[in-house]
Amino acid sequence: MSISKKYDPAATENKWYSYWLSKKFFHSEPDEREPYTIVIPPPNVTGVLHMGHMLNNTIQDVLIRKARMQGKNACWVPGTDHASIATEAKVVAMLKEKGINKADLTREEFMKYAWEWKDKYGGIILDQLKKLGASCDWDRTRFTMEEDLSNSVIDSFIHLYKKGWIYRGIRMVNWDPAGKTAVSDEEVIRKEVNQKLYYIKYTLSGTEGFLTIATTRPETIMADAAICVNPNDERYAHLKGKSVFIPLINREIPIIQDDYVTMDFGTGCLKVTPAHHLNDYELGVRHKLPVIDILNDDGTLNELAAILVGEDRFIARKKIAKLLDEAGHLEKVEDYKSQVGFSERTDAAIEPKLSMQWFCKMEEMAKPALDDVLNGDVKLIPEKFVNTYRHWMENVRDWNISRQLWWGQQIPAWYDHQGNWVVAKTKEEALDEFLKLKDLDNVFTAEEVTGFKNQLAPFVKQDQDVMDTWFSSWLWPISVFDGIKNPGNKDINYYYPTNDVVTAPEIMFFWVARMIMAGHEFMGKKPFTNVYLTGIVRDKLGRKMSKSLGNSPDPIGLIEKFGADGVRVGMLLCSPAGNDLMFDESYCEQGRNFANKVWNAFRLVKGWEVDENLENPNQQAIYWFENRFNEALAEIEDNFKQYRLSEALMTTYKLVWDDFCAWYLEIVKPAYQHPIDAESLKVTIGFFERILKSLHPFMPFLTEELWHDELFGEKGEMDCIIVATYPTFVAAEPQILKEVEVVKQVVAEIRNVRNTKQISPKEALPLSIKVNSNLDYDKWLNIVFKLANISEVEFVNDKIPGAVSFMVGNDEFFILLNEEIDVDAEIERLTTELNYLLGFLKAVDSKLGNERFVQNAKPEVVANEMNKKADAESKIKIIQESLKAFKN
RNA sequence: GGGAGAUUAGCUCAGCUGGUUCAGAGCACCUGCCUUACAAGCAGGGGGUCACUGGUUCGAACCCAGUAUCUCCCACCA
Repeated sequence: MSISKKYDPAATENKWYSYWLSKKFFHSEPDEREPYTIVIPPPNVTGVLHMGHMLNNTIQDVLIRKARMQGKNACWVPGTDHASIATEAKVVAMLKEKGINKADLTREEFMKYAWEWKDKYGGIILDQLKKLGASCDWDRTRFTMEEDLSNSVIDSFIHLYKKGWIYRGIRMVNWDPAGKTAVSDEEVIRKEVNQKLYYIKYTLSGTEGFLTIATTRPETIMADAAICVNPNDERYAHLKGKSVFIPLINREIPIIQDDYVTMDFGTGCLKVTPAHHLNDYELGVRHKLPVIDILNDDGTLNELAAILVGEDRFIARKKIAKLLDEAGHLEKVEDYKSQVGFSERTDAAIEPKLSMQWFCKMEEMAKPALDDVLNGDVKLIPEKFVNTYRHWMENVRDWNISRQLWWGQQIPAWYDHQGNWVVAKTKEEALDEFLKLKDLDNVFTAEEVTGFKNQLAPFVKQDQDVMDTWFSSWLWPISVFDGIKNPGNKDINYYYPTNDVVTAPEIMFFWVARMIMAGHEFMGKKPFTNVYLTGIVRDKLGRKMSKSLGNSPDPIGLIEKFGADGVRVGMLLCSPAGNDLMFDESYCEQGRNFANKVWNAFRLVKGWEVDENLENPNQQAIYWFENRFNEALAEIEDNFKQYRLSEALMTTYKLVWDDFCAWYLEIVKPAYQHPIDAESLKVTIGFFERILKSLHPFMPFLTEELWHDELFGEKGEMDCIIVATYPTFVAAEPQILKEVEVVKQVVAEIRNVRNTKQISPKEALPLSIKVNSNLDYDKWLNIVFKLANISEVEFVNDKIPGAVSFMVGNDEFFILLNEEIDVDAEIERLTTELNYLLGFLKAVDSKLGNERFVQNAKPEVVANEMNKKADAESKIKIIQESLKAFKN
């Protein structure tokens, strides 16, 4: 039978994924084991898998698989987020293509289309995750807008409203004129934009004079309510109490004073436009100015603008500038760079706009959420994010939770025709609330009350707005276990608080901080213990991956090219926690090569024939590798504890490639067409099995495939590596590890001699050893014979003249070649070495001669220096002798 | 404007309490090998003034101060 020289991922991945599914290995139910829970950051239903998801979910899957193998009841809950504005935008666009206008649809009709869209596309990303090997409990897949979760959202709204933490008010919000909705501060992306600063002359009333103001937004002059100057500005002191006329429309507005105005910016005069600028609004409130809103919801000018009605704000800007210029009111225009906010979802320039919105008070809820992180109950990894977190939590502002959209949970507030409103879950309950307002119960009979209700019913309408998407995602770790709807149920009691959440730092405030708040508010405890914040996936040049740059590789394409295991390894290799990672395909290539390496190690062992009569010549090597494995496992465990997955993988990688393949297998490997002894084979298979297990969290498919080979014994139906026991370890013996380091070095030196002298590896060489240390080389000779192709070994007491020599530690090694050696070159090499050692000794001596060093340094440090001194001295002696020998 | 972090080999990064596990890893590179597990490989090798300048210390990649460059977060000087 011949096995392919290359590992073929395509042939194994689907097979094992289906098998795992069919055996329900991903599924978790509460039991007596310790739970290990992760809730997935629910991807948007609009999304397709991108590199960020690949990273994120690889990490989660590694953590989950390891926990599962370590005997924990691992539960990874998947799901998706309805992503109200993003999805609604997609659906609107889709309808538009069909020639359907959202405005022509009823809410119900639109929702029907939206659900259809969700059903069609909403699951794509989860299916893609399966290709990566994600071992989510798919039976537990949730969706933030499914009935139970929506009910939880409504309930939490009512809960907070009753507590007085949700209120309604007219506020300046970030208005997205494209989405025609308010968006939260966090959804506004600020970008620096090249703008123009227009200097506009306003005519002073009663004189011929002008007052010049600088603005980037001339289209809003029709909404001006005042001109403001700094009270300390002497240039304008005489204008107190005067007024000016707005150009083009000739409306008279007062000149006011407020030290908000910066004297040295522009002309020191500020046009105050309360309806279209947050600071101006506040200024307006202080000075009791009227609010004149000249914009429609879609960003066009309305009747209050008086001119250019119906024109888009940006076109109006240019036209107004032109009109001003023609009227002689435009003094000059300067180039100007400033920050402009854009909607994260629609990329439209955000318009500050006054509107009636719902808000959630944050101050009280922020307190326990901040404490959790500060006292370490919730750990942010890496820690550097704690500062950022604290800063935000200490300055948290109320959360605008209403959105003027349809796709989402509708706000449970109800209005009657007389301007009354109540908060209630259903219309029925709302009617009751309305009647309570009227205080009728004591006077009227039940029937009469019902009569009133029926009369009122047609007039009662629910609030048209929906809630911010994050107002449902913040409940995610609770709501996926129905903890709001059904508090104290078996699942929530068992799985909550969850263990880890793995997400990008950009949504730390949107999501992580708010989940912690919700955890305390609705469950009375934190939602998770560790927050692993991954970096942003960038390209090789450090640019953020984006569709428009076209620099993002197609994840599924990568998987097809390098295999899921290769890609997983590739993602982890370049991703230290919290640092952005410069992704490059070559990392996946490295991952694929690694998979192939393991595959071929398997092919080697698989091909060995056993001879029961042979003795085991490999006891030393076996003992060494056992200890090396223990050492590596301890390191890996420590790396995992610190969430250094990248390093855990690299430790495993080196264990497998260097220690196992390059050294251990080469030592144990029988000569060509020779059999191996039974014991070595058995032990090697045992090592291999443990290696597969420690590799499994990183490379699930390859390891499962190999695990089922008969080499590793008969396996029952449920006997899979995914549920096998993760390798345990004991403390490693340092002595054996040190000895083997010496042996390895000897082998490397001999190989180096071959390389420099251009001697074929096939030509066996004689080795002489002058042992000056107390190392017992006898134990290791067969390894040296084998790996360095040595014909004979002789222990000598004197140097061998004319031989090539090298030193390992204090021991001297000689290889007598057929050719003459270059004496001058040898002398030069030895002299260089000697000079280095002399210099080194001098440094050590001067340290030890320094009284203050001897007094202040720790005793072990001093002792160490003494050792260095002795070591250097003996080496120097040996080299001097060698030199003497050459010169004779 | 405020805050946080970074700067170590060509690239991506480790480097914990200042001192022989202190200058490291992986990749890339160079040289030689198609040695029957693997050329997606094997063997060997060369790369660094630890951003710069001072300071503290017996001793600094590490602590302190300043400088430079970069990244991120927060903040609507129109």
